[in-house]
Amino acid sequence: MCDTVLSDKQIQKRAAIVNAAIEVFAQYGFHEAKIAQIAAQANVGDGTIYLYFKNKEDLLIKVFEEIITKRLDQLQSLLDNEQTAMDKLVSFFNHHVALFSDQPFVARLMAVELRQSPEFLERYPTYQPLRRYLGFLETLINDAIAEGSIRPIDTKSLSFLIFGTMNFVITEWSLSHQTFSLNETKNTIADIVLHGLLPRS
Amino acid sequence: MCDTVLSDKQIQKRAAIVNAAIEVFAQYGFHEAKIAQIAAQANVGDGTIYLYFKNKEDLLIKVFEEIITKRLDQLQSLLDNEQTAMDKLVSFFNHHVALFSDQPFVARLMAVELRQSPEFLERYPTYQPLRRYLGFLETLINDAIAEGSIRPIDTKSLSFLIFGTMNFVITEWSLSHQTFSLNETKNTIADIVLHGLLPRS
DNA sequence: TCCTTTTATGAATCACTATTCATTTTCTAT
DNA sequence: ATAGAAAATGAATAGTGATTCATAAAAGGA
Repeated sequence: MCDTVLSDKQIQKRAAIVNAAIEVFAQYGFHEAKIAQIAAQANVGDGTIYLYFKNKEDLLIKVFEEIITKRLDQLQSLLDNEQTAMDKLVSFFNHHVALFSDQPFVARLMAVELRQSPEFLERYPTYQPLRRYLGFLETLINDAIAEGSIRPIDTKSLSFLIFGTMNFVITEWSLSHQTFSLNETKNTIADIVLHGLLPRS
Repeated sequence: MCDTVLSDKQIQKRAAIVNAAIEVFAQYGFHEAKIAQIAAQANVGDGTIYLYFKNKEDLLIKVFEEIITKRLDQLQSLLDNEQTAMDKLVSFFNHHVALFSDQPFVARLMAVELRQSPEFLERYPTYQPLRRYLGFLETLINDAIAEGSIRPIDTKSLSFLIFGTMNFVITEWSLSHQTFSLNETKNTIADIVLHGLLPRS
């Protein structure tokens, strides 16, 4: 059943499981999260989960995929409001941070929980949600270069710079219980990346 | 015994366990690494490990602490060769990357395995090896600002930028089986951080 | 050398929970 | 309404490997 078309009732049940999984994974982490607890939270039997997902790891991966896919679609449409490629790039950056500060558990999912999954680690280099995200960012960067808003620079390196920095900032922020201002940090970083570190003459 | 002064023979035995643990954790990851295998690799009985470490998690954490502490000391003395604060900062950056590319398992340990440990995650905000590392970087940044080599900027943000970017780059590099040039990426990133992204007039 | 204390051993335990599957409930079509 | 199919259930299973601890070896002192 796991792969066939689902009825409305089944779609709802699946969604209930996904939502329960998000909550429980977020609160307890992958290894401490018990299938029985997710099932209880979703109001389904333990076994039901296995009708919709191959196993616990599959559930974790699917949950993350759905979150990211949904977010990417949102981002894409948000960026349609922006005129220039540079505006889109800046907006992406801002929304990227906002996504995580609005939903810290997504940050934790990505920074911590996903890495508990051997399957995820194995597929890391081709893991679609991550690649789509990075690819999207690279496209924006290329456009901004073409437009002349930023100087020509290796696209991959810059995407690593942006994504990596924010990943770390978000991890620090999330694991240190939000003890500093994500927004101020974000702005300082944007300023450095745009203008550079060297004193201005 | 775990906390008392150790005889020479005990120091050797402990070191054998640490070395075995590094190898096995690096090869299999925390959860797949079996205590029995570490013990075999170290030529000690399974139970012996528990005379030197509280449990498997403690072993992981201690292993990482020892690697980082040793590395920080090395870094510190390497930087003594540099004259200006700015040179020290650049040198730190280069050595930081070199550490991970020389010993990819350390990268994996930090990016992946450590996060499997609830104790690590709990102590994250005050986890000494990490704080010392970041603190050291912040000191270098402050000195470079004082010296006038870089413009005044929030120190923490910049340390996040440097450390976070390289963390991500290293993770990508390590999990994607070293398919791009760490060195070129590093240089591009250094150039962006120093000069900024905007076109030069 | 012999006795005491310290250290090491590794087989057996034991707690754990993801997963299965025989049974029950719900749905669908006639 | 009813048979047969599909979906859901949750109690029982089963594999796990970290940790313990009774026993053995080694070290140290007299």
